[in-house]
Amino acid sequence: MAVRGSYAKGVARREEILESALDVIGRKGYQNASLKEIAEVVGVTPAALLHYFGSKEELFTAVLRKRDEHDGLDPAFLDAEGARDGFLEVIRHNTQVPGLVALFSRLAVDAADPAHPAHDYFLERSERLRSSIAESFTNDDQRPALDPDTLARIIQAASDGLQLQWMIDPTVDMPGIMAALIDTLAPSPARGD
Amino acid sequence: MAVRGSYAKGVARREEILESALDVIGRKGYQNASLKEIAEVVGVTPAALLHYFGSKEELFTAVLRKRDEHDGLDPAFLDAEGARDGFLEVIRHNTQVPGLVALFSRLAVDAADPAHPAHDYFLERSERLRSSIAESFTNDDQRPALDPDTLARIIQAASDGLQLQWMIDPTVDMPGIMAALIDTLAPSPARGD
DNA sequence: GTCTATACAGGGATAGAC
DNA sequence: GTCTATCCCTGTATAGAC
Repeated sequence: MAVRGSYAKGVARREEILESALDVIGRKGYQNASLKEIAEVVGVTPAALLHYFGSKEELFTAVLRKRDEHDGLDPAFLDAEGARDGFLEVIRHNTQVPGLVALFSRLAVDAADPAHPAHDYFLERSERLRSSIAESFTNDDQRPALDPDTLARIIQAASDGLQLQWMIDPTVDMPGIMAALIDTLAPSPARGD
Repeated sequence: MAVRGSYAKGVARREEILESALDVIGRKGYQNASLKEIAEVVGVTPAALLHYFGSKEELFTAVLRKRDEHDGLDPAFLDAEGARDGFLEVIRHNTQVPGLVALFSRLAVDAADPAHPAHDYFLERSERLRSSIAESFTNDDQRPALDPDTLARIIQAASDGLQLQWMIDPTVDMPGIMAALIDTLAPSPARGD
Protein backbone atom coordinates (compact mmCIF):
# COMPACT_ATOMS: atom_id res chain seq x y z
CA MET A 1 0.00 0.00 0.00
CA ALA A 2 0.92 3.56 -0.66
CA VAL A 3 3.46 2.32 -3.16
CA ARG A 4 1.35 3.47 -6.06
CA GLY A 5 -0.25 6.84 -6.53
CA SER A 6 1.68 9.84 -5.34
CA TYR A 7 4.73 7.78 -4.33
CA ALA A 8 5.31 6.13 -7.67
CA LYS A 9 7.13 9.06 -9.21
CA GLY A 10 9.32 9.52 -6.18
CA VAL A 11 10.43 5.90 -6.18
CA ALA A 12 11.34 6.11 -9.83
CA ARG A 13 13.21 9.35 -9.29
CA ARG A 14 15.20 7.80 -6.48
CA GLU A 15 16.36 5.01 -8.73
CA GLU A 16 17.12 7.48 -11.49
CA ILE A 17 19.25 9.58 -9.16
CA LEU A 18 21.14 6.55 -7.88
CA GLU A 19 21.95 5.41 -11.40
CA SER A 20 22.93 8.87 -12.56
CA ALA A 21 25.24 9.27 -9.59
CA LEU A 22 27.03 6.07 -10.50
CA ASP A 23 27.17 7.14 -14.11
CA VAL A 24 28.83 10.45 -13.31
CA ILE A 25 31.33 8.83 -10.95
CA GLY A 26 32.25 6.34 -13.65
CA ARG A 27 32.81 9.04 -16.24
CA LYS A 28 34.33 11.89 -14.27
CA GLY A 29 35.76 10.17 -11.19
CA TYR A 30 34.55 10.49 -7.65
CA GLN A 31 36.12 13.86 -6.89
CA ASN A 32 34.41 15.59 -9.79
CA ALA A 33 31.04 14.01 -9.13
CA SER A 34 29.27 17.05 -7.71
CA LEU A 35 25.60 17.26 -6.86
CA LYS A 36 25.27 19.85 -9.59
CA GLU A 37 26.63 17.50 -12.20
CA ILE A 38 24.49 14.58 -11.12
CA ALA A 39 21.42 16.80 -10.97
CA GLU A 40 22.03 17.96 -14.53
CA VAL A 41 22.10 14.38 -15.77
CA VAL A 42 18.78 13.72 -14.05
CA GLY A 43 17.41 17.02 -15.27
CA VAL A 44 16.70 18.59 -11.90
CA THR A 45 18.38 20.95 -9.44
CA PRO A 46 20.80 19.89 -6.70
CA ALA A 47 18.14 20.67 -4.12
CA ALA A 48 15.96 17.94 -5.57
CA LEU A 49 18.65 15.38 -4.82
CA LEU A 50 18.79 16.52 -1.24
CA HIS A 51 15.04 16.18 -1.02
CA TYR A 52 15.35 12.43 -1.50
CA PHE A 53 18.64 11.88 0.25
CA GLY A 54 19.51 14.15 3.12
CA SER A 55 23.08 14.83 2.04
CA LYS A 56 25.65 14.00 -0.58
CA GLU A 57 27.25 11.39 1.66
CA GLU A 58 23.91 9.71 2.29
CA LEU A 59 23.23 9.63 -1.42
CA PHE A 60 26.48 7.80 -2.10
CA THR A 61 25.89 5.45 0.80
CA ALA A 62 22.54 4.61 -0.79
CA VAL A 63 24.31 3.79 -4.06
CA LEU A 64 26.44 1.25 -2.22
CA ARG A 65 23.42 -0.21 -0.44
CA LYS A 66 21.63 -0.63 -3.73
CA ARG A 67 24.62 -2.42 -5.20
CA ASP A 68 24.57 -4.89 -2.33
CA GLU A 69 20.88 -5.62 -2.82
CA HIS A 70 21.37 -6.00 -6.53
CA ASP A 71 24.45 -8.18 -6.26
CA GLY A 72 23.06 -10.25 -3.43
CA LEU A 73 26.53 -11.28 -2.40
CA ASP A 74 25.58 -13.81 0.20
CA PRO A 75 23.84 -16.47 -1.95
CA ALA A 76 27.12 -17.24 -3.67
CA PHE A 77 28.74 -18.16 -0.37
CA LEU A 78 26.42 -20.92 0.68
CA ASP A 79 28.70 -23.92 0.30
CA ALA A 80 32.43 -24.44 0.13
CA GLU A 81 32.47 -25.48 -3.53
CA GLY A 82 30.55 -22.48 -4.81
CA ALA A 83 32.18 -20.10 -2.37
CA ARG A 84 35.51 -19.82 -4.09
CA ASP A 85 34.12 -19.34 -7.58
CA GLY A 86 31.32 -17.09 -6.39
CA PHE A 87 33.75 -14.86 -4.58
CA LEU A 88 36.08 -14.67 -7.56
CA GLU A 89 33.16 -13.94 -9.84
CA VAL A 90 32.25 -10.90 -7.73
CA ILE A 91 35.82 -9.67 -7.98
CA ARG A 92 35.86 -10.25 -11.71
CA HIS A 93 32.62 -8.33 -12.02
CA ASN A 94 34.09 -5.41 -10.10
CA THR A 95 36.60 -5.05 -12.89
CA GLN A 96 33.71 -4.00 -15.11
CA VAL A 97 32.45 -1.25 -12.79
CA PRO A 98 35.41 0.96 -11.87
CA GLY A 99 33.13 3.76 -10.70
CA LEU A 100 31.59 1.50 -8.10
CA VAL A 101 35.00 0.36 -6.92
CA ALA A 102 36.18 3.95 -6.62
CA LEU A 103 33.05 4.90 -4.70
CA PHE A 104 33.37 1.95 -2.37
CA SER A 105 37.02 2.61 -1.58
CA ARG A 106 36.53 6.32 -1.12
CA LEU A 107 33.60 5.87 1.25
CA ALA A 108 35.46 3.15 3.14
CA VAL A 109 38.08 5.74 4.00
CA ASP A 110 35.69 8.57 4.77
CA ALA A 111 33.55 6.28 6.91
CA ALA A 112 36.37 6.01 9.43
CA ASP A 113 34.71 9.00 11.04
CA PRO A 114 31.99 7.56 13.32
CA ALA A 115 29.78 10.50 12.36
CA HIS A 116 29.83 9.55 8.68
CA PRO A 117 26.52 8.09 7.45
CA ALA A 118 28.33 5.11 5.96
CA HIS A 119 30.11 4.22 9.19
CA ASP A 120 27.52 1.72 10.36
CA TYR A 121 27.07 0.43 6.85
CA PHE A 122 30.70 -0.58 6.60
CA LEU A 123 30.77 -1.97 10.12
CA GLU A 124 27.79 -4.21 9.47
CA ARG A 125 28.61 -5.20 5.92
CA SER A 126 32.16 -5.96 6.87
CA GLU A 127 31.14 -8.28 9.67
CA ARG A 128 28.47 -9.98 7.60
CA LEU A 129 30.90 -10.57 4.78
CA ARG A 130 33.54 -11.93 7.15
CA SER A 131 31.30 -14.45 8.83
CA SER A 132 30.20 -15.54 5.39
CA ILE A 133 33.81 -16.02 4.35
CA ALA A 134 34.72 -17.75 7.60
CA GLU A 135 31.86 -20.16 7.16
CA SER A 136 32.59 -20.98 3.55
CA PHE A 137 36.35 -21.19 3.50
CA THR A 138 36.99 -23.16 6.63
CA ASN A 139 38.48 -26.54 5.81
CA ASP A 140 38.46 -29.14 8.55
CA ASP A 141 40.32 -31.91 6.79
CA GLN A 142 43.70 -30.29 7.32
CA ARG A 143 45.20 -28.70 10.35
CA PRO A 144 44.09 -25.12 9.91
CA ALA A 145 47.02 -22.75 9.96
CA LEU A 146 44.69 -19.83 10.51
CA ASP A 147 41.57 -19.63 12.62
CA PRO A 148 38.41 -18.87 10.61
CA ASP A 149 38.04 -15.28 11.76
CA THR A 150 41.65 -14.39 11.00
CA LEU A 151 41.38 -16.12 7.64
CA ALA A 152 38.27 -14.11 6.86
CA ARG A 153 39.88 -10.83 7.84
CA ILE A 154 42.88 -11.58 5.67
CA ILE A 155 40.84 -12.48 2.62
CA GLN A 156 38.71 -9.39 3.03
CA ALA A 157 41.75 -7.18 3.58
CA ALA A 158 43.57 -8.62 0.59
CA SER A 159 40.51 -8.09 -1.56
CA ASP A 160 40.12 -4.46 -0.52
CA GLY A 161 43.85 -3.81 -0.78
CA LEU A 162 44.03 -5.32 -4.24
CA GLN A 163 41.31 -2.96 -5.37
CA LEU A 164 43.53 -0.05 -4.31
CA GLN A 165 46.40 -1.48 -6.33
CA TRP A 166 44.12 -2.12 -9.28
CA MET A 167 42.70 1.41 -9.28
CA ILE A 168 46.18 2.86 -9.59
CA ASP A 169 47.37 0.20 -12.01
CA PRO A 170 44.50 -1.49 -13.90
CA THR A 171 46.78 -4.22 -15.23
CA VAL A 172 46.77 -5.87 -11.80
CA ASP A 173 45.12 -9.30 -12.05
CA MET A 174 42.76 -9.18 -9.08
CA PRO A 175 40.93 -12.47 -9.69
CA GLY A 176 44.14 -14.37 -10.35
CA ILE A 177 45.89 -13.16 -7.23
CA MET A 178 42.86 -13.73 -5.04
CA ALA A 179 42.51 -17.24 -6.43
CA ALA A 180 46.14 -17.94 -5.57
CA LEU A 181 45.63 -16.65 -2.04
CA ILE A 182 42.47 -18.62 -1.39
CA ASP A 183 43.93 -21.82 -2.81
CA THR A 184 46.94 -21.42 -0.57
CA LEU A 185 45.23 -20.49 2.67
CA ALA A 186 42.05 -22.53 2.29
CA PRO A 187 42.58 -25.24 -0.32
CA SER A 188 39.35 -26.87 -1.33
CA PRO A 189 39.11 -30.57 -0.35
CA ALA A 190 37.71 -31.34 -3.79
CA ARG A 191 40.70 -29.88 -5.58
CA GLY A 192 43.05 -31.87 -3.40
CA ASP A 193 45.95 -29.48 -3.28
CA MET B 1 75.12 26.05 -2.59
CA ALA B 2 72.18 28.37 -2.50
CA VAL B 3 70.89 26.54 0.55
CA ARG B 4 71.68 29.46 2.81
CA GLY B 5 70.74 33.06 2.31
CA SER B 6 67.28 33.89 1.02
CA TYR B 7 66.33 30.23 0.71
CA ALA B 8 66.92 29.33 4.32
CA LYS B 9 63.70 30.80 5.60
CA GLY B 10 61.72 29.19 2.86
CA VAL B 11 63.09 25.75 3.63
CA ALA B 12 62.24 26.15 7.28
CA ARG B 13 58.75 27.33 6.41
CA ARG B 14 58.23 24.29 4.21
CA GLU B 15 59.08 21.96 7.06
CA GLU B 16 56.89 23.93 9.41
CA ILE B 17 53.93 23.69 7.04
CA LEU B 18 54.41 19.95 6.58
CA GLU B 19 54.44 19.35 10.31
CA SER B 20 51.47 21.61 10.93
CA ALA B 21 49.50 19.84 8.22
CA LEU B 22 50.13 16.50 9.87
CA ASP B 23 49.22 17.97 13.23
CA VAL B 24 45.87 19.28 12.01
CA ILE B 25 45.07 16.01 10.22
CA GLY B 26 45.77 14.09 13.40
CA ARG B 27 43.52 16.28 15.49
CA LYS B 28 40.63 17.04 13.16
CA GLY B 29 40.74 14.24 10.61
CA TYR B 30 41.59 14.57 6.96
CA GLN B 31 38.28 15.96 5.74
CA ASN B 32 38.33 18.88 8.15
CA ALA B 33 41.96 19.71 7.53
CA SER B 34 41.48 22.84 5.45
CA LEU B 35 44.24 25.08 4.18
CA LYS B 36 42.79 27.81 6.35
CA GLU B 37 43.15 25.73 9.48
CA ILE B 38 46.69 24.64 8.70
CA ALA B 39 47.66 28.19 7.80
CA GLU B 40 46.37 29.41 11.15
CA VAL B 41 48.60 26.95 12.99
CA VAL B 42 51.61 28.15 11.03
CA GLY B 43 50.56 31.75 11.47
CA VAL B 44 50.14 32.67 7.83
CA THR B 45 47.35 32.83 5.26
CA PRO B 46 46.20 29.97 3.02
CA ALA B 47 47.78 31.71 0.04
CA ALA B 48 51.20 31.38 1.66
CA LEU B 49 50.78 27.60 1.73
CA LEU B 50 49.92 27.57 -1.94
CA HIS B 51 53.05 29.57 -2.59
CA TYR B 52 55.24 26.73 -1.37
CA PHE B 53 53.12 23.84 -2.60
CA GLY B 54 51.10 24.39 -5.72
CA SER B 55 47.89 22.91 -4.40
CA LYS B 56 46.35 21.21 -1.42
CA GLU B 57 46.86 17.81 -2.97
CA GLU B 58 50.53 18.48 -3.62
CA LEU B 59 50.97 19.62 -0.05
CA PHE B 60 49.57 16.37 1.30
CA THR B 61 51.61 14.36 -1.16
CA ALA B 62 54.68 16.10 0.22
CA VAL B 63 53.67 15.08 3.74
CA LEU B 64 53.65 11.45 2.65
CA ARG B 65 57.00 11.79 0.92
CA LYS B 66 58.50 13.28 4.05
CA ARG B 67 57.17 10.42 6.12
CA ASP B 68 58.89 7.93 3.84
CA GLU B 69 62.20 9.75 4.15
CA HIS B 70 61.83 9.94 7.87
CA ASP B 71 60.77 6.33 8.34
CA GLY B 72 63.30 5.00 5.89
CA LEU B 73 61.27 1.85 5.41
CA ASP B 74 63.72 -0.06 3.28
CA PRO B 75 66.60 -0.60 5.76
CA ALA B 76 64.39 -2.88 7.83
CA PHE B 77 63.92 -5.26 4.93
CA LEU B 78 67.51 -6.14 4.25
CA ASP B 79 67.56 -9.73 5.38
CA ALA B 80 64.97 -12.41 5.91
CA GLU B 81 65.30 -12.53 9.67
CA GLY B 82 64.87 -8.79 10.21
CA ALA B 83 62.31 -8.45 7.48
CA ARG B 84 59.40 -9.97 9.35
CA ASP B 85 59.96 -8.05 12.56
CA GLY B 86 60.84 -4.85 10.76
CA PHE B 87 57.69 -5.01 8.72
CA LEU B 88 55.54 -5.71 11.76
CA GLU B 89 57.23 -2.89 13.63
CA VAL B 90 56.21 -0.44 10.91
CA ILE B 91 52.63 -1.65 11.17
CA ARG B 92 52.71 -1.38 14.94
CA HIS B 93 54.06 2.14 14.61
CA ASN B 94 51.24 3.09 12.27
CA THR B 95 48.86 2.35 15.10
CA GLN B 96 50.33 5.36 16.89
CA VAL B 97 49.79 7.78 14.01
CA PRO B 98 46.17 7.45 12.88
CA GLY B 99 46.28 10.79 11.08
CA LEU B 100 49.06 9.56 8.83
CA VAL B 101 47.21 6.34 8.11
CA ALA B 102 44.07 8.26 7.22
CA LEU B 103 46.04 10.57 4.94
CA PHE B 104 47.78 7.68 3.24
CA SER B 105 44.56 5.77 2.60
CA ARG B 106 42.70 8.81 1.40
CA LEU B 107 45.41 9.78 -1.05
CA ALA B 108 45.79 6.20 -2.22
CA VAL B 109 42.17 6.34 -3.36
CA ASP B 110 42.30 9.82 -4.86
CA ALA B 111 45.53 9.00 -6.68
CA ALA B 112 43.66 6.55 -8.87
CA ASP B 113 43.18 9.52 -11.17
CA PRO B 114 46.34 9.67 -13.34
CA ALA B 115 46.17 13.47 -13.14
CA HIS B 116 46.47 13.43 -9.34
CA PRO B 117 49.88 14.65 -8.10
CA ALA B 118 50.26 11.56 -5.93
CA HIS B 119 49.63 9.12 -8.79
CA ASP B 120 53.28 8.58 -9.65
CA TYR B 121 54.23 8.59 -6.00
CA PHE B 122 52.00 5.62 -5.27
CA LEU B 123 53.01 3.83 -8.42
CA GLU B 124 56.70 4.08 -7.58
CA ARG B 125 56.44 3.54 -3.85
CA SER B 126 54.20 0.56 -4.35
CA GLU B 127 56.61 -1.12 -6.71
CA ARG B 128 59.62 -0.37 -4.55
CA LEU B 129 57.90 -1.76 -1.50
CA ARG B 130 56.84 -4.90 -3.34
CA SER B 131 60.26 -5.76 -4.66
CA SER B 132 61.55 -5.22 -1.16
CA ILE B 133 58.96 -7.63 0.21
CA ALA B 134 59.52 -10.14 -2.57
CA GLU B 135 63.23 -10.15 -1.88
CA SER B 136 62.92 -10.52 1.88
CA PHE B 137 60.11 -13.00 2.23
CA THR B 138 61.04 -15.50 -0.39
CA ASN B 139 61.88 -18.83 1.17
CA ASP B 140 63.68 -21.36 -0.95
CA ASP B 141 63.79 -24.26 1.44
CA GLN B 142 60.18 -25.24 0.86
CA ARG B 143 58.22 -25.53 -2.33
CA PRO B 144 56.89 -22.03 -2.72
CA ALA B 145 53.13 -22.02 -3.00
CA LEU B 146 53.21 -18.48 -4.30
CA ASP B 147 55.68 -16.81 -6.62
CA PRO B 148 57.55 -13.88 -5.03
CA ASP B 149 55.70 -11.15 -6.88
CA THR B 150 52.27 -12.55 -6.07
CA LEU B 151 53.32 -13.03 -2.47
CA ALA B 152 54.47 -9.43 -2.30
CA ARG B 153 51.25 -8.13 -3.80
CA ILE B 154 49.21 -10.12 -1.32
CA ILE B 155 51.16 -8.95 1.70
CA GLN B 156 50.94 -5.37 0.55
CA ALA B 157 47.24 -5.67 -0.22
CA ALA B 158 46.49 -7.30 3.12
CA SER B 159 48.41 -4.58 4.91
CA ASP B 160 46.53 -1.79 3.15
CA GLY B 161 43.20 -3.55 3.55
CA LEU B 162 43.77 -4.13 7.23
CA GLN B 163 44.36 -0.43 7.68
CA LEU B 164 40.92 0.17 6.19
CA GLN B 165 39.39 -2.27 8.66
CA TRP B 166 41.37 -0.77 11.51
CA MET B 167 40.30 2.79 10.75
CA ILE B 168 36.66 1.81 10.99
CA ASP B 169 37.20 -0.50 13.96
CA PRO B 170 40.36 0.37 15.93
CA THR B 171 40.16 -2.86 17.94
CA VAL B 172 41.43 -4.79 14.90
CA ASP B 173 44.82 -6.31 15.70
CA MET B 174 46.81 -5.34 12.62
CA PRO B 175 50.23 -6.61 13.73
CA GLY B 176 48.82 -9.90 15.00
CA ILE B 177 46.93 -10.68 11.82
CA MET B 178 49.81 -9.66 9.58
CA ALA B 179 52.15 -11.85 11.60
CA ALA B 180 49.81 -14.80 11.15
CA LEU B 181 49.65 -14.19 7.41
CA ILE B 182 53.39 -13.86 6.95
CA ASP B 183 54.11 -16.94 9.05
CA THR B 184 51.65 -18.93 6.99
CA LEU B 185 52.65 -17.79 3.52
CA ALA B 186 56.37 -17.31 4.09
CA PRO B 187 57.46 -19.19 7.20
CA SER B 188 60.93 -18.26 8.30
CA PRO B 189 63.44 -21.12 8.03
CA ALA B 190 64.76 -20.23 11.47
CA ARG B 191 61.39 -20.64 13.11
CA GLY B 192 60.95 -24.01 11.51
CA ASP B 193 57.19 -24.04 11.04
C1' DG C 1 5.16 14.92 -2.21
C1' DT C 2 7.91 16.91 -5.60
C1' DC C 3 10.58 20.37 -6.81
C1' DT C 4 12.60 25.39 -8.03
C1' DA C 5 14.59 29.57 -6.55
C1' DT C 6 17.38 31.74 -3.65
C1' DA C 7 20.79 32.63 -0.34
C1' DC C 8 24.66 31.50 2.36
C1' DA C 9 29.07 29.76 4.38
C1' DG C 10 32.89 27.39 3.28
C1' DG C 11 36.37 25.53 0.27
C1' DG C 12 40.58 26.07 -2.95
C1' DA C 13 42.78 28.87 -6.25
C1' DT C 14 44.48 33.26 -8.69
C1' DA C 15 46.22 38.23 -9.47
C1' DG C 16 48.52 41.69 -8.10
C1' DA C 17 50.11 44.92 -4.35
C1' DC C 18 53.68 45.36 -1.05
C1' DG D 1 58.10 35.76 -0.15
C1' DT D 2 53.98 36.97 1.73
C1' DC D 3 49.55 39.18 2.02
C1' DT D 4 44.89 41.02 0.51
C1' DA D 5 41.34 40.77 -2.30
C1' DT D 6 38.71 38.41 -5.36
C1' DC D 7 36.59 34.61 -7.89
C1' DC D 8 34.13 30.51 -8.62
C1' DC D 9 32.41 26.28 -7.12
C1' DT D 10 30.91 23.26 -3.53
C1' DG D 11 27.30 21.41 -0.31
C1' DT D 12 23.32 22.83 2.20
C1' DA D 13 19.15 25.26 4.47
C1' DT D 14 15.00 27.62 3.67
C1' DA D 15 10.63 29.30 1.43
C1' DG D 16 7.33 28.59 -1.25
C1' DA D 17 5.24 27.07 -6.04
C1' DC D 18 2.86 23.29 -8.06
